[in-house]
Amino acid sequence: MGRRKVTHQLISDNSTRRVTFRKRKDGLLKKLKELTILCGLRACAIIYSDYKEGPEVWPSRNEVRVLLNRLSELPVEKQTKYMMDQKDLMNRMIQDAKKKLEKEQMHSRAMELGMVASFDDLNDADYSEDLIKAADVVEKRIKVIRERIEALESGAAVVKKD
Amino acid sequence: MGRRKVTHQLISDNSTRRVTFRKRKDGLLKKLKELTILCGLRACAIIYSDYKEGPEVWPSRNEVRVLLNRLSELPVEKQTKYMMDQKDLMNRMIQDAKKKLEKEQMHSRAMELGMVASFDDLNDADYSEDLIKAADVVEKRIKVIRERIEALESGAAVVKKD
DNA sequence: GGATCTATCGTTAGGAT
DNA sequence: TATCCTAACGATAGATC
Repeated sequence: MGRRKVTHQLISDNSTRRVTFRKRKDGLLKKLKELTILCGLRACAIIYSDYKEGPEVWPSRNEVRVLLNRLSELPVEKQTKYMMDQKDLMNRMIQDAKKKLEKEQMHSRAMELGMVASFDDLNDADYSEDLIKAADVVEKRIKVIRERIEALESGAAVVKKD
Repeated sequence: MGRRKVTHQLISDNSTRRVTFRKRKDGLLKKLKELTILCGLRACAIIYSDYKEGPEVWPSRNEVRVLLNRLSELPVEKQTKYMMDQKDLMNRMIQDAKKKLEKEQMHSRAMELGMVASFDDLNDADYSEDLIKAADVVEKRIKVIRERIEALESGAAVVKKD
């Protein structure tokens, strides 16, 4: 590092920070690549900067996807457990949804939460904690679906009665 | 690095590889941390090794979650587009679900697909492609929910008729 | 297997262009 | 702003405990 001994705080100068970003990012990804080669393993990195619209993903978006899917290959025991929990939850959520059914402006809200849920689910080998949060989100999502089905059924019923 | 000039191929010796893994992994994560501090950005890494059951996540599982959620903060245009697409899809899916409703062994199957969907959704700024795949998965998921609601409603109807 | 210690090599800050 | 250069500085292979 040339002259100074930098580290441990944000680089204030904009252009310097930009240059350092590129240099270090490149060095970092190079090292990550070496790690995967030397040790025969898979890894990925996601870096958000203000210099690009989206995040920089290494080695590729697809590899990130594969690695995250790999979680489902891991502890078969936990996977099964998760499946069961999810099943049980679904039963409970549907019943709760029937009880608490509210017709509000839940559509867009729940839609938003639905997206969050999709992202939240991933990459969690420790399901117990997040399952609870996810349950809440999914529950809201179910409500929306429930409403729409009811609406459609009401319409269908009217037609049928005719 | 010490004596030799290593890199560019898998380390054959097991214990050496293990040691190198720890050393380099630590160095790598240290550098990633420095990058985030120096450049004031957020990043994460996921490393799969045979030395641990699950992947090693930096800086934390929660941060990974947050970073992935950040995708929804990115191009507002795309986000809106995505929301609309999702809304339209939901309408279409519900109607399709009503038409094609099949009472088979879809429960566990769709449950499984539901998980896959959660993992697939994430980290894709380019929604167009994955939205199609997601649509199919969600559609199947909806079917399951639809079935359960019907089942519950049938039960309720019987009680009511009584 | 993990922790320490160094000699060495790789990375990179700052400057020049 | 992108490259190239080069002097430090940091990371680390191998040895030792």
